[in-house]
Amino acid sequence: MDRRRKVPNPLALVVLAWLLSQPLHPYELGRRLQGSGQDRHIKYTRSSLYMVVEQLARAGFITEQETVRDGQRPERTVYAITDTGRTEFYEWLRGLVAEPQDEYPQFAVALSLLSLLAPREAVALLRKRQEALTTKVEETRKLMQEAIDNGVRWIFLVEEQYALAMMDAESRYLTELTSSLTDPGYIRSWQETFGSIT
Amino acid sequence: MDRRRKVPNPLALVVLAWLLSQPLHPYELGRRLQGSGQDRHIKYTRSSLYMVVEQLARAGFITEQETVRDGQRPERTVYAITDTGRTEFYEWLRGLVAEPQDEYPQFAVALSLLSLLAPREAVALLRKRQEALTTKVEETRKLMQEAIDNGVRWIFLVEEQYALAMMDAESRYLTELTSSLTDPGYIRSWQETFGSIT
DNA sequence: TCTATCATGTAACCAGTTACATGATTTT
DNA sequence: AAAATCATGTAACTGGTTACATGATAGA
Repeated sequence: MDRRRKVPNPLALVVLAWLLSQPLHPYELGRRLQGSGQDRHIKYTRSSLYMVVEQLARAGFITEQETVRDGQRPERTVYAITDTGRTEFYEWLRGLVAEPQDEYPQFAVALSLLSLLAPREAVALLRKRQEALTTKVEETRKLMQEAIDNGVRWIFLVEEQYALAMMDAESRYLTELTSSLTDPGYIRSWQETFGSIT
Repeated sequence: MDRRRKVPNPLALVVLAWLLSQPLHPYELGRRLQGSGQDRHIKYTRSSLYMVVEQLARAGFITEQETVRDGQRPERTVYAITDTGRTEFYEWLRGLVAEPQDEYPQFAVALSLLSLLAPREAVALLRKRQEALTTKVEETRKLMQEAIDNGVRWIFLVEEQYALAMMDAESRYLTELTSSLTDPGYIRSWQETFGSIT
């Protein structure tokens, strides 16, 4: 059913998206990724960009269209999306929207080891996290407001809305969790179980 | 400030955690990871386990303690955590709890490209996702209930609680989003902007 | 004109995954 | 006793990151 993608790196998806409307060379792609703020939701470096472009070309999703040279600058190769590339893009996007992926947030691992920290310390650390989250939420809100003031339509901000919803939920969960951790019953049982170690 | 970890793979963190209480060989580590369900929140394969163990040894966080042979089975090398390994573990864990990491859920990327899908289709796909999420939520609930029935204490289920909270929040966000996408104003403006393309 | 920074890319290295190997035990 | 599966690991390949290179433009 779900054929594994030939080029699974999400960076490849956004490269295809940009090439949908016009051929571009890698460097320009990089500039647009940054300019559009998409690099906030993707792991992007120039090197990985060149790599991904190469992989896409090998897979036949894009083709080298021409090589231009501008003065004495290095040659830039311009790539265009192919028909199979277009198909791949839409299939992939639909899949990502419709099917939750298995992802592995590091915080879940940390939580699974939370019993190894003394309750007092755990609570202090979780509060610190909550503060950091609050800061990030404010930054995101500001970013969105500025975008809106500049006439950006909401559809181009859904990913930020989503991030906000997630951070908000995490924050509420943290409140609940710290409250459970300060329960005297838990503190006592922690001391009985782990108090001797360390 | 935040020294980059010598062995950044989260699998290394849980390996250190298990070795905290006793020396083990890689295969046994793998069994325990699976047995404890920790493999649900981490990317784990046998090969990556061997790799990580090797990296930890190179970094001095664990040491080869002895090599035992049991009949004609391959030799198993038993590893023990070192003092610097212990320090690394606690520092790392504290950091993960206190500082939100930058992570890159694929769904955020998909959302940032949502405008490329026709509103009707986008809504249909999002509804499908929501159903899938509901199923996962139910599975997790069941898992937790079974664990509790078997006497597992809540502290060993916090990571599942967290996952639940996140899935729940995502689901609520999806409701909001689909409702925005069915707004006639949006549908019209989409047709004006993208209706011509494909 | 010297220095800094931009523009553009390559190369070398390390991490992670997939595929393969092989004796031991269990099932039919 | 043949087939399946468990126990245990190695090897080969591919992806991704860090470090390096070098001419062009802009600022002091």
